[in-house]
Amino acid sequence: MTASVQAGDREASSTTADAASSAAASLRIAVLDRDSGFIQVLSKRLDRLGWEHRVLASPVPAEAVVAMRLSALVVDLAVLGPQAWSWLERLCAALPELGIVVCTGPSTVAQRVRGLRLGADDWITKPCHPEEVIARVQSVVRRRRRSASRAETKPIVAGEVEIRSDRFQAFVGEQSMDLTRREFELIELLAAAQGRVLEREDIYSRLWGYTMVRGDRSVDVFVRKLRQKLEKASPGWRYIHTHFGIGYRFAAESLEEVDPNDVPSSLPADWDAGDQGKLAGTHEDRELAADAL
Amino acid sequence: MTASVQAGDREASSTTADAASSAAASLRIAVLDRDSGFIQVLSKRLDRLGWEHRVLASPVPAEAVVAMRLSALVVDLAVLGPQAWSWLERLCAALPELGIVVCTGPSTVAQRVRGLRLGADDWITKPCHPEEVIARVQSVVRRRRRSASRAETKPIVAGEVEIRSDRFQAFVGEQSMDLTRREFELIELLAAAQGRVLEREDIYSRLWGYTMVRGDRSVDVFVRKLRQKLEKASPGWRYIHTHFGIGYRFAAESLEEVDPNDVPSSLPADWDAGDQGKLAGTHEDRELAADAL
DNA sequence: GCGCCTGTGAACATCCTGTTACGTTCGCTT
DNA sequence: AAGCGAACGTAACAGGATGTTCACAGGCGC
Repeated sequence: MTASVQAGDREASSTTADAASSAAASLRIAVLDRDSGFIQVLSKRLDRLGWEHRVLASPVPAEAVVAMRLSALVVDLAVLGPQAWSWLERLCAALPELGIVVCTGPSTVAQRVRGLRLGADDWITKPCHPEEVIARVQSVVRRRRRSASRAETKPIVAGEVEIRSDRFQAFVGEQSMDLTRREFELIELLAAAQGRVLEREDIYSRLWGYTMVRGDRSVDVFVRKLRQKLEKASPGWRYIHTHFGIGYRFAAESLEEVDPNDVPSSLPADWDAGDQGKLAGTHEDRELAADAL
Repeated sequence: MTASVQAGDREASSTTADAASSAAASLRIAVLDRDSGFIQVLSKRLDRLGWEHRVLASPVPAEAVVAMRLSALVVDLAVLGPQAWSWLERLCAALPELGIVVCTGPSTVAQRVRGLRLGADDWITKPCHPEEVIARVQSVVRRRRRSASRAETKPIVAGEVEIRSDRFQAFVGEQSMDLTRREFELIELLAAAQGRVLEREDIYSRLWGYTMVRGDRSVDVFVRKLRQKLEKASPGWRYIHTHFGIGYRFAAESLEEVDPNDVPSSLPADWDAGDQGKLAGTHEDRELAADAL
């Protein structure tokens, strides 16, 4: 029963990828190879999956591939001969969107590194099981889509801070705040809920996936780390507001106080303060893809 | 009763406040699972509770679920197969109101995080005790209702005060009143019951969750704190009215009628002179219960 | 005028959050 | 395989904020 879920876990593969199954039509892939047996088996499998696919038996100009509007390409570098590298390079440069899975014979580590550096997304060594190819392609496409959607997402801006989901980072100007993964997830979560107060338990379960046990201070600690970095990167602003007994609220608030002059001693000191906040306008965006390794 | 009601009933809608109390009664939930044993036990239990429920054994299009008007859904992701994530995502997007409890076999942290981030409200790992499922569902529904009414409910406005549930705060203009959690809960409760008198015991049991022991003054103390902050934030208005021997009533009431200058002639019709004298004459205005209940 | 009931202010006991320190895990380098 | 350093999570402590309880004073209804 858990099988399915399990599968999804490895690379979180199942996720959005399956959007493919529903939107199967939109998944187009090509196989550039000459190994007839391999091609045949693979084709059959692709058919069953309902993926549009096309087999190329000879080197095609990188430019020609562009026109195919593919989601992914499976390629045996051997087919390309000595020009393989430059071909690959041009292709990757021309189609940063394209998922490329190299599936070729024995290779050295150096070769694989080179291929992946040039922009290939995955490297499978023949002989291999077609099913694995399918899985890798699926995973690659999924990863592509996800990062694509991440890239599309507009950054959230509040005060001097800009949260860019595509970089997993927050910036003040062009200066990265050097947030760690968790820190980023936290600020992203808080900021996405702009203005609303998020309760501790909520935050915890969203970030950690467990229901928080009473007494756990993880959230607090990370809030502190965040505040620390925010303070360093953008002094003069306060972003994370504590709501005692409830949780936290994210809202950029400038500290340019009206009049920080003396307070008459006759007045109780505890009467000002307050956490009314002005928010820099943003639009909300639901975050997904939390999977990790 | 005099003038009191006026300012208040404009926003009279309130309603949602009692949601919590009456709640438990009629719940509609669905269980998407195949584990017959689990389903059977759970169903029986649900029956006993008098919850409307429905069992789904096979994946149902997210869209179909929408039509069921459920309060909550218990789902084993395994049933959904590889499309579990996209399914979940679509469902959550389509029904932000729906409480979703994932109850599935062993999972990794990454999976849980992912599910919760996509919008699931809770995640239970099988095997588990049906009773726990019930409890979680209940808690989820409760939380849902609360936060739902928070997010969407328009802030309650009375006099100069604006009560924003999504911030757990009351404001006068943009100035936060800095209410503590309890203070906020109290003002929210009172305001939501616009115009009606709430008995002490009632207030107490709603805020504290258990019945008040005779002699407990907690409510009084909080009323006082509230009044204090209200007075500070919005002098010239009175909001909380004491009903001797019964409880309190919330209604914005301006104290300005004495001063004919800056009072527009367009005063609410139900202002009568009778109240004036009284207000002007006494420091504290006592109102008679009369209606109560 | 006489018992209750409520308003007040303050003392007290708790709970909650901010901070710091430290042990562990994980990834990467040597 | 061992060493190292960043990132995380847990534990502990201190200072505040908040909730409760008391005692007393002033009204309210009878």
